[in-house]
Amino acid sequence: MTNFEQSRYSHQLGSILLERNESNTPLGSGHPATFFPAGSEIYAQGETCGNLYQVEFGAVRIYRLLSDGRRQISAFHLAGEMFGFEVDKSHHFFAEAICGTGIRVLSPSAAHVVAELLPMALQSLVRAQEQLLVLGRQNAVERVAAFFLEMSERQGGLRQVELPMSRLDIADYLGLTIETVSRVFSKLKSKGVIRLPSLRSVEIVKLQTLQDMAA
Amino acid sequence: MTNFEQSRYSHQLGSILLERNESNTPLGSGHPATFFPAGSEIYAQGETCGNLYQVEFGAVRIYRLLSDGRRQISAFHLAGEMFGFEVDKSHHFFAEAICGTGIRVLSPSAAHVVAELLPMALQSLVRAQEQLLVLGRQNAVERVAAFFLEMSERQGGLRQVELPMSRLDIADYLGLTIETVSRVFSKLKSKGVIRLPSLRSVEIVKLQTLQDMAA
DNA sequence: GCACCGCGTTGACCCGGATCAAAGCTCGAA
DNA sequence: TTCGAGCTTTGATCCGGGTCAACGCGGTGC
Repeated sequence: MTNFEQSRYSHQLGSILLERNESNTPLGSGHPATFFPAGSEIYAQGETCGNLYQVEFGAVRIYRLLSDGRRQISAFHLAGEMFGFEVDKSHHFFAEAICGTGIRVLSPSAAHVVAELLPMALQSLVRAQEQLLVLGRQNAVERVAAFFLEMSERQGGLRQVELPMSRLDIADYLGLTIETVSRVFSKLKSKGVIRLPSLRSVEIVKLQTLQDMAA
Repeated sequence: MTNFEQSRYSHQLGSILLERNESNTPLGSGHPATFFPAGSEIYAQGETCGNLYQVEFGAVRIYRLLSDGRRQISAFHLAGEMFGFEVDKSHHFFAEAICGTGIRVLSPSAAHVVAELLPMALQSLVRAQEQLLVLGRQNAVERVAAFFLEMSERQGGLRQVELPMSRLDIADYLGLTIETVSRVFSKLKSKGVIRLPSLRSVEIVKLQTLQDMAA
């Protein structure tokens, strides 16, 4: 790991020590759930895989790193969502808890899991391909607007949207810098399109305007 | 469709008239194959889906459009590769033949297809997620270098790489403009990293340098 | 052979977002 | 309650790649 990366993501490195903190709470489907503190690693790139994971509560980021520390978050996973599928025997990505997060580990051989696997994988594929359009062809305002709409939709379409992740996470998801993300937040706020009741929540005030901006 | 788009992709629009030109050549697995002329549409966004497609020969581009005509190609598919899986009943993307292309249409219910479906979908997912890193975090030179290496790998790892697609297709795949793609090609050529024996082929001369450039 | 036309290349200039720098918040710990 | 560290915001400047424009080249039809 480079110095750059260490300074940028130092809080995450520290928390690796806490990984796989088994609190062993039995939850739905009779599967054991595991608690991961904020910033802890769920799995690492290159690690042998084989399990699937379902978010019980909290949020997860999936990402890759370049050798110089540049990071791209390919997906966030919120409560109820599954992640961890891979083509071969090892993980191609890192997965970390964004905040205190409960994860249910599923055996991919269980019958009900196999049946769900293909639709889940296809859902992830479509979402990744749509994100390609955002990263390849949209400007900063369009990316942020699309992000708010995506998060709103995934939280039941409410106007009040919770953002479990930091500005740095959002920047690394949208292919921007924190400064640009922050500036766009301020701009949308000053235009009255959104309100920012707190650092980690957004209220969509002018939905139509936001949708027009995301185009 | 906007004026901008019409001028930019006019050759494709013209060829829509030729779509689904059934030449009905029976090929491997006993499935009928269909010939699609260069630029013709295989399916359109919003169309009802249900079939899967396998490239017999030629090449296919999968893409989305923004309302103002900006285009993002999410994938190229070469001979042997499958495409067309979707989550719901309609296509989220456009698929077009890049050059004269033979497509085998597969019924997704066939037993041997079902077995292959999940691995294929996962392969596409990983490729899309890796492309997110390219679009989100790499500069123009890194994108083009990564593209050459990807095409080389998918053509058996040879140093001589055929590019069935135009510079515009490459630009829309890499999230760049044709001018930038062209400039990077010229730069790599003048540095002796590649040779350009013809417009549509590249020879990788300094493989290690190219790999270093792709970061 | 020649003219045309679409694709590709090259040059000049511009601008959106990155980078660098400096405050301002916020929240937990003492 | 204060302090401090890390996150966030804001400002100033820079630069990579986009935009605009002109030219080159290669294939096609006459």
